[in-house]
Parts: sequence; structure tokens; C-alpha cells
Amino acid sequence: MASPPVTIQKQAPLRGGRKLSNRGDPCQLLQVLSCIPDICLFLVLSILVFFKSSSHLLILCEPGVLFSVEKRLVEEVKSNDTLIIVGETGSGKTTQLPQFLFDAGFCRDGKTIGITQPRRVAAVTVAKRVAEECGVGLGQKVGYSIRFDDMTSTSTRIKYMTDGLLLREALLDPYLSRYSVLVVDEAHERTVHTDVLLGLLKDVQKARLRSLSGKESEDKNPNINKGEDYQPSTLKPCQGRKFPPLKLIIMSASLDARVFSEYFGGARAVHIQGRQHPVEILYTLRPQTDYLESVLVTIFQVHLNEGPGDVLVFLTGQEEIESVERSVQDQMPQLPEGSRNILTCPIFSSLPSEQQMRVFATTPSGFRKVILATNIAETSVTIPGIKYVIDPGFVKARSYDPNKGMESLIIIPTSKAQALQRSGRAGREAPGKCFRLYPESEFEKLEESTKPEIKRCNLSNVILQLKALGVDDVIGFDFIEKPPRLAIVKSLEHLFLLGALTDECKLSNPVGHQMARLPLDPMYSKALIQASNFNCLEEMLITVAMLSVESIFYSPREKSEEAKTAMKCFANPEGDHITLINVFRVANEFLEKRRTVINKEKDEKIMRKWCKQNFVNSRSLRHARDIYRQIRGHAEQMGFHFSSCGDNFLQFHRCLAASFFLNAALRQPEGIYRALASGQVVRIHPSSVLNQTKADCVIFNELVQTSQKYIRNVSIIDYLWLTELAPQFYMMPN
DNA sequence: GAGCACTGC
Repeated sequence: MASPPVTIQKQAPLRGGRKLSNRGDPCQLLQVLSCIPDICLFLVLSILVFFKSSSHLLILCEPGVLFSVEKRLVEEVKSNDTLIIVGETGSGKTTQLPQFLFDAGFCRDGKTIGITQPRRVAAVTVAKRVAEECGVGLGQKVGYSIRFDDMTSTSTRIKYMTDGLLLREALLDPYLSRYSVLVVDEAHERTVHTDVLLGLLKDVQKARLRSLSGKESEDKNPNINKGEDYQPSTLKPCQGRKFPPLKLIIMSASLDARVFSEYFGGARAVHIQGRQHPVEILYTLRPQTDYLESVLVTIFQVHLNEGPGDVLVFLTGQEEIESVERSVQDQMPQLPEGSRNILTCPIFSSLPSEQQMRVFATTPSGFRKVILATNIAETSVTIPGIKYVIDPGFVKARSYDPNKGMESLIIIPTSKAQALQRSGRAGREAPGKCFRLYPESEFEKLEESTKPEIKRCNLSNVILQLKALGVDDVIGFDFIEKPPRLAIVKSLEHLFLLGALTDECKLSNPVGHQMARLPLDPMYSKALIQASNFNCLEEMLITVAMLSVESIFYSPREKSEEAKTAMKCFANPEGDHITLINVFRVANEFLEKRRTVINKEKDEKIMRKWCKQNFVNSRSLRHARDIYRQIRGHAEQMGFHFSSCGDNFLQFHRCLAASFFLNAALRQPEGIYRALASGQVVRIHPSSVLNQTKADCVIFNELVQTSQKYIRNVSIIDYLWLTELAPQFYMMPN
């Protein structure tokens, strides 16, 4: 296991893309290659100088010619309905552009400029900064709106929000009539929400134009010559209302603006130069057989041979992070005296937040921080002080098999865009270095960009949303990239079996419409609707909220026995669903008993303490409580019949069967289970309370392939209920 | 008897 600490000789950084073989290096691990041609270096430097004296955006129009951008950008927006802006990180596009547009009068008549972000934290932090820059209180002229947290008012004119939230808004206001401009930021990340939003906005833009020209009726009239490139809007007609044109701005960090430009009919694209410092890229000479070993060697090489600065290492998951951390600790004593000053710092999303915060603490003097991160550090979290990035070139990615209805997590090579994003993390404050642990020839073979999420996920929710927006032909919908046809068909089938769609594939009334209104997985929405009929709405509200979050139980390796004992207090022999209800109820009772007045911060503290004692993940529980409150509000608005089954869970279990019938599994002679819908052989996940019990028939909520095919969140049901409660799927032979 | 990247409504 032990790998000898490696000494390497220091090499002069090169410019101009020349390669050096590192003769004389016994390890021959690394080879230097600069990615920054001299001309670029010059440009970046000249801009840096300019930035010192002005906070304005810069636009690069012709080589070497710099314009102050405000006027120019506003002109571009005025003369183009759709504009693509390619801006590097640090260009200030997200904070500056909306202010320019506001000043240029785009908020006249009480209209709003909306800016979408893929992540909640980005929406909040950018809004705060812009409010500060404008010298206004947050929630006045500048505000943000994200799920569970709305900081806007009637006077808000610059509104930052998550893209998912804007999609929800479109359900209530299909023409997004309050917005004069919509800016889709970070479009290159291609999340499901961004992709659906782009398709929707393109449609809204067309429909608004048509509302002005009074040609709305043409869509419905077969006698009008519609020309070759005629594409009717799929939105519901706007019934004589007139809408001003919608300005669309797509902002992307990647260099392939072409995809977006082509999608929007050859829309104009402009580039904005950023403030990124140059990063030197280094590759290995040969492919590495064991990338974790290479990571270790490189960490020590950087530590022994490079100047001061913290190191960021990209790994694929918790297990790798913990293993590398152990190895670094084990081998540190072999380093020369005076060099045993590495401080390792893990960060991944399921790590409790107090421990995550360690990466932001200033490195004690005389130490070098080595941050071991998943791709949470790629976009979600920006860590200061990073000068060196070590990138083995792998990522754990979700993939989805529509045929089997199964998700799996697989380790795959990163894309070029991802590798670029990772290396950029070394150049945020000063010039840096990125060590890619593969040869340059391998880099050339990587995919240009990461496969858009919409091509590798379950589409049921997307399709339900589109149907609710009035898009009936989802297969024909103008996606920027079409998801696999099979995935669409399977999801349509799925929604039909849940009763959300009619035989004509239209949204059913009221079930389909109700399901679309609930911000939940369609199967969970269906469970809530069913629950009214089974007199257990209260219990089902808790259940779907708890099922909608990351795992509730937290079990650190070193305290797994204690965690197991703690979990037993909540366990119910009927299954995981009641067990989750127990956790929610006990936590709630504890809080009710402890609190005197309602004080949000104090409540949180009490909850965190309770969670720690009971090995419950406090972040997950808080999230579940938020979802519970939100969904309860929706259920009240929709006039659901509120009821509780108390401790008589028979009806609750029948309701589980009636809702999750597509996820039923039967026990086989050998103690394994067979999933009825797909015929796959599965096992009950060891974290389930039903693990090692012998129920004949169970329903489950998740089927995940890891080392085996596991079902998670499992409860016992009676086999006969399936034919009784879901005859559309389990027809009895006559 | 396992272990799961990251988001979002």
C-alpha cells in the first residue's frame, strides 16, 4: 500500500504551448504544457489593468479593441430579441447587466427583469450583492425568489431566482407577462430545468410577438399559407390580450455559443472577457493505472516542490475522499522534517455543514491546506486561496435506464468543459497550476461537454409540467436537445398508469392537473391525492416530504453501532414508511415540548441537538419539514380532505399499495425479490428496517444499482391489494 | 450486511 514519497525537480513554466519532456525526473510523472498562448496572456493582462480603474464590463469586439460595454450591450439588447452572451467567470455579467438594463428603461410600466440561476445559493448571493451595489434594501428594487424563501415585493424590478421556480411561475402565468427581459444564466450547465425553460421561453417569445401582430388565430386556421419555417406556438392562445415582446438573454460560460445561437434561429452572440488569471496545465506522460495512487504522489510533489498556496483535489465520492485522506495522514511521517505540514480538508455534499465550513477557514501559517472535494467544488462552492488543482479526470454521474426504471451512479471520464472548469478553480485570485492526471492525448478524446441531464434522467416530471403548460405534443416539443424517444414514451406510459393522462394523452381532470400543481415526484403527488380517499392525508404528507429528501439517518462509520441503536427507537416492523413518520412525529413533539415562543433560530438549534442525539441528518429533516409545510399549503388550497389515520396504519399501507403499485416486489424462494413491473431480481437495501425479514410482498420507492440491485424505502403490503387497488396494471385473469 | 456526485420545485 505504501507509496514512496516522490521527489521531482522543479520545471520552468512555459509559454506558447510548447511541451517539455521531463528528463531527469525519476518519476517522469508530469510534463509541462502551458495552455495560455502569449497573445491571450497579453489580452488578459491588459484587461486586468483596466479593471483596476473601472468596474464596467468589457466587451471584446475586434482583436485588441476594447469598448466600455454598458452602452454597447444595451444597444445589442434593444436591437436583438434574443442575445447570447458568452462571458468568462469574473466578467461581472450576472451582476452588471441587469443594472444596465434597468437604467436603460427596461422596467418602465412596472415590468420586471428576471435572471435565473441553476442554484439557490447563487440566486441569493448575487441578489444581495446587486442590492448593495444599488444601495437599496434587499427585497425592494432588487430581490430574489427561491423555493421556501421569497425576498421580493411589488417594487422589485430586478429579480434573481432559480430556473425551476420560473418554470413554476409559468404554470400560473404562461406568458410570463410581468417580465420585459429574462436572463438565463449559466445556461451551459444544461440542467433539466434550464433546458425545459429555454424551450418554453422560445415559445413564449413567439406567442407574445404573435399577440401583438394580431395573427394569433393563424395557428388554428388550416387555410393560411404558413411558409416553410412556420412553427406554431404550442402555448394556449392568449385570448386577445396583447403582450410586449420578451427580450431573452442567454448567458453561458462555455465557448460553444453556437449551440444556443442556432437553437434561437441564428441569434447574435457577444463575448465578454473575464478576469480569470492564467492557469498552467500539466499532463502526465503516460496513462495512470491507479489514479488514487497518482493523486497521492501528486499531492506530495506539489507540496514539496511548489510555492505556497492551497491544493484542490477532485475525487468522485465520499469513499475516495476518505481513503485519500487516510493515505495522506499515513504517509506524512515519511516526508522530510519541516514538510509534515499538510492539512487535509474533505468536502462533499452530505458532510454536515459545520465540517464543510472547515475548507473556508484561513490556513494556519506554516501549513498547506489540501482540499479533497467532489464536484461540489466545481460550481457550487468557491474556495478561496486555491493555487493548485489536481484533476484525475473522473466524475460520478447519474444515469437512468428507462426500460428498467432504474438509476445508477457510474464513474465516467469528465468532459473537456468540465476539465476546464476544474482548472479554472486554480486561477481565481492569482495565476495557478492544474495537474491533469492523464496524458494530453487523452484530453483530446474527451467529450466536448457533459451530456445534458435531460438525456439521462427520468422524464415523468418534465412531461407532466409541459402538459400542464399546454404542450400536448411532447415528442414534437422543440427541445434544444431531444431526450431519447424511449424515455419520453416510458414516462408517458408511467403518467398514464398513474391516471395523470387521458386515453388521448391529455392531462386528466382533476387528477393530472392536481399532480402538476404539486412540486413533487409525480408518484408522490398521486399518493397525496389517493390519501384523501384512504383517510390518511396527514400521514402521507409526512411520508412524501420525508421521501423527497436525502437519507434521513446519518451513520458515521466510527459510530455505526450507536447509530443502529438510535434508529431502532423509530423502527416499525411494517416498513420504512412508518419508520420515517415516527422520526418526523417524535422530532415535532420534542420541539413542541421544548419551545416557549416561536423563534426560528432557537427552534433550529433545538432540532439540531435532537438530530445529533438521534443520528438523524439535521439538514435532511429541516428540508423535509419545509417541504411538509409547503405541500400542506398546496393541499389546503386544492381543497383536499384532511384526515389522519392516527396509529391505525392499515389504510395507510393500502394507500401505499394504491399509489406505488408500479414499485411492487415479490419474495422469491431464495430470499431475494423480483420487481413485478420490470422482472428484475432485487434485494432489500441493508439500511431498510425490512432487511433480513421475510415479507412476501413489498412496495418500494427507489431501485438503485450499486454493487447489486437494491430497493430502498420498503414497506410490507398484501399481494391481493395490488389487483384490487391497481386493476389497470394488475389485471386478474378471467 | 451497504456506502450515494450535484442540483431543483
